[in-house]
Amino acid sequence: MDDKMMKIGEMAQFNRVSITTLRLYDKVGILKPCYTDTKTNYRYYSIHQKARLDMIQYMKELGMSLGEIREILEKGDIQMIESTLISKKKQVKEEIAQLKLRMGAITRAIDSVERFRKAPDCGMITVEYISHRKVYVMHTDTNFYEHDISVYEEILEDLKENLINQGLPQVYYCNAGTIMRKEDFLDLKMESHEIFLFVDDDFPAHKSVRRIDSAMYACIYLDSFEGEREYARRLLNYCREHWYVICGDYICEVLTEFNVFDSEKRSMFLRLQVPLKFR
Amino acid sequence: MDDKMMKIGEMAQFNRVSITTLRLYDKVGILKPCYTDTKTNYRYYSIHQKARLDMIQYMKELGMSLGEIREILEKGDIQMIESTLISKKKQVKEEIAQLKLRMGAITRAIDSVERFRKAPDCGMITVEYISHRKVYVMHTDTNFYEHDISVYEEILEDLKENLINQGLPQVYYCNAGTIMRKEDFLDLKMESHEIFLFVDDDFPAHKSVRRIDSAMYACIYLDSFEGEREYARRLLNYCREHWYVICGDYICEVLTEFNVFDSEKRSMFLRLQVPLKFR
DNA sequence: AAAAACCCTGACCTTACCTTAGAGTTTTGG
DNA sequence: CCAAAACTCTAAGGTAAGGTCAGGGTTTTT
Repeated sequence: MDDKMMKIGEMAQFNRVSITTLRLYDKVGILKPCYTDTKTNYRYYSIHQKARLDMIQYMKELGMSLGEIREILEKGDIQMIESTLISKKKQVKEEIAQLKLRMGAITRAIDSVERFRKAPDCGMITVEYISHRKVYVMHTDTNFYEHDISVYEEILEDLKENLINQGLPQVYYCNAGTIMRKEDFLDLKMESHEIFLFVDDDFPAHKSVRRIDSAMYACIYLDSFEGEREYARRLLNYCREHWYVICGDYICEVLTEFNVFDSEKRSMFLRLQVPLKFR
Repeated sequence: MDDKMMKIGEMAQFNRVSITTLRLYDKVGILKPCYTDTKTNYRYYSIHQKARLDMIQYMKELGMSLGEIREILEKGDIQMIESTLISKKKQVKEEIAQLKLRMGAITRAIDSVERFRKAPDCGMITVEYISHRKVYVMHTDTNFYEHDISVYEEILEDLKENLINQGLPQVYYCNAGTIMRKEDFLDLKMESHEIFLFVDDDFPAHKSVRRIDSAMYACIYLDSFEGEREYARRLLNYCREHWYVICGDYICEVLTEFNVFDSEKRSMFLRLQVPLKFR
């Protein structure tokens, strides 16, 4: 026999793994050196063992844990290898889908930060085109304007839980808002029972998912919920002064929320908006 | 002030995280409870802190580590958030690409296992169509047939290192083979200086990358390098008996290699092949 | 006032290794 | 042949983001 034995260092170099790794594989029993000196405990590997190490590395590439690898190697059952591979494939597919979702979320986060950086001054009024959006809406018995922010938080939390419980995709995009009916806005009654989360355009259809159509909106920007009533008043006045026709519900949209600071309050950036009709 | 304090359990439930997690966040300093009883060490959270926790969870969704999150929260710098996000995006993109590679590898592994299960008997001769393949070839001065398998292993290892050093994509698909020139095969000279690895169809162009054209091949199957010479002889005889015209180089292809068993040798499955021309 | 529910700290567990320390072994050079 | 260099061993402790458990204190409920 050509028993060309290698010491652990050679074996490691030969296979481009670390010595530590080989020792670990020995310990967990997936690659025992073909001979171990009982006196010195030195490990000696045969060149033939490279094959097994290759297989281990290959299986690791496939995303298996050492435990899974051990099981397969012990059983030496081809059936099992195949079924393991098939379930791995499914798993990887899911991971890819997850990462793609994350990717989208990051992209939106970047947009969001950019928007924050370029945010107009508080109180600024604009008339702008906003393209269509999809929202997941929840109705509540409480009127948000009768309570403080903590109630809003709680309900928003309910909403998210709601989504999760229904097995709907997690919404990473945490932008949200509330809706007030047009009639109430016209009277400045400040009454809202609807809260929503923006969802992706490809979000599955659902009774709570609604499309907000694109339109020209009259908007006013502000940076805290506190002054909402006052700003809503200004927005309404502005529309009246310009003889704009309000053609839909009022939306209070949370554009960005950054809680990077140690302050106790959220640093928010809001856009109050009503759709307009120009005949 | 509405200092509606929550104990850790409430806070955890409210935000759907575990108590342990909140304690961890306290320890690493990304979310300190707004009040801690100095006697009992009980942690009390304010509802306003939910905002910060939201942000933390959001950043985690984006794939940031707690360390990264802490940095951002400490600096509170929007610029930095943005650049972090941008680099995250790149990272996620790479991860997705990696996973896709892995996915392909798994698919091929499944095919490979299936092929192994359905492998014909050793010695079986077929004439079959094999569609085009892409290979990364390396030339060596040594003739594989003058040495034993360990030399082949070593050179294969060199080849892989070669690939990595050149910054080419890692080849997970570990199927490989050797090439013998047609003339040598016709004389059964058993001389091969070229070893190759199969690569993906979309592998970047490179001077060492060669396309093996599709063709009808005369093939013989076997399960060890040992008998290669003998099997090659049989293949040649077969072609002669049938008056087949050999129109290209001889390939010894390693179809599958399973080292699931504790034996010292590789359990291989090979296909020797020569392309034929039917006018 | 007792029981139930809750909270604390500290320690150890997970994966797939890496690092370091201190001691022993083999190889190399002179 | 002997010293130095290079190598190897074990054992312990670290990583990230928590989970789990034990033993003991605190709050809330009954």
